[in-house]
Amino acid sequence: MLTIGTLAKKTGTKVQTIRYYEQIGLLPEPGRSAGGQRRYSNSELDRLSFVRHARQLGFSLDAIRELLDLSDHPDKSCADADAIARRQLKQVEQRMARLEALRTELQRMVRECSGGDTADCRVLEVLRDHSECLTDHEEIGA
Amino acid sequence: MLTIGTLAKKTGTKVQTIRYYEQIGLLPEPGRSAGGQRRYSNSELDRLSFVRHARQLGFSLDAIRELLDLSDHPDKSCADADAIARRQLKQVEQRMARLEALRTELQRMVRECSGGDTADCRVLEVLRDHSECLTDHEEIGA
DNA sequence: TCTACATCCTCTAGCTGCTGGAGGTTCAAG
DNA sequence: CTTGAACCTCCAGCAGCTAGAGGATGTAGA
Repeated sequence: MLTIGTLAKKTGTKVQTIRYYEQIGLLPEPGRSAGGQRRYSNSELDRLSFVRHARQLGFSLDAIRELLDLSDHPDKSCADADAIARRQLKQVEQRMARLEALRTELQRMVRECSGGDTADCRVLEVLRDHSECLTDHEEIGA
Repeated sequence: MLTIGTLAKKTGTKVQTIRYYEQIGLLPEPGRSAGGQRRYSNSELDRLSFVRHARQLGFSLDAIRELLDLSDHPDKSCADADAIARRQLKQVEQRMARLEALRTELQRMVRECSGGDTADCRVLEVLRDHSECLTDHEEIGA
């Protein structure tokens, strides 16, 4: 039986985060000690490791919920899990493409900075005038 | 003199967002009509365009605050703006590297999925066992 | 057994960067 | 003078945690 602190250390999670996952129903309510402290077994350790690993791969908590559900039902079709992973892969690829455009633009800004004062700073100039940009970087966020 | 709605359209910003920027001090309080509605001039249009463009390039609102301040003081050194842009570039590069690792791992998961049921689903298997991973993808988030 | 002190508990609020809605007012056209 | 779009303020919520207050529990050493 593990305390929440031990579980936290073993999985590289913060204690607060574990309680948060429990609160939103991602982890089951664990047993408690006589005094009311959480006590975890190995199955909960596995489950949290799964969650953390999926988070590291960028899956949303909602996606993880689905994946956990699939994992809990070994008879369900693998195709669902596959679809979730593909969706995630697509998202990652989209983000990469966007970041690539940003990188190009930022590199150009920085490269062209001559080092005078801000009156004719290339960085600020580009920000002031969108038409200075070569690449497409319309959408904000993600 | 522009209404907030017109300003919103011209800059591709939502009305709420403009009010939000004002609230957090990123945009100055504009003049008002007799009835109390916001009225904007071209200088405010320029400022908001600047903000939006910087956001598109992924700068945080705090960074934008600094950039605006630099832009307002043409005698300050360009080096500061340059440093902010370089910082942003570095962040973008770090995120790209991370996403690259994720992409590799996700591609592998998806490629190796044989299409049976979840009992021996490759996707779930990898999530269950971190040691299956080839690449490094430690940190969570952004 | 007592005491110290780390760890645990619940609850609330905050972070970024918006976004949406309720409930009410103003403006411009017809 | 009416209509209806656009405006106003204020509050709540999204993801995914994180931090802190204020108090209870657990364990190791004296």
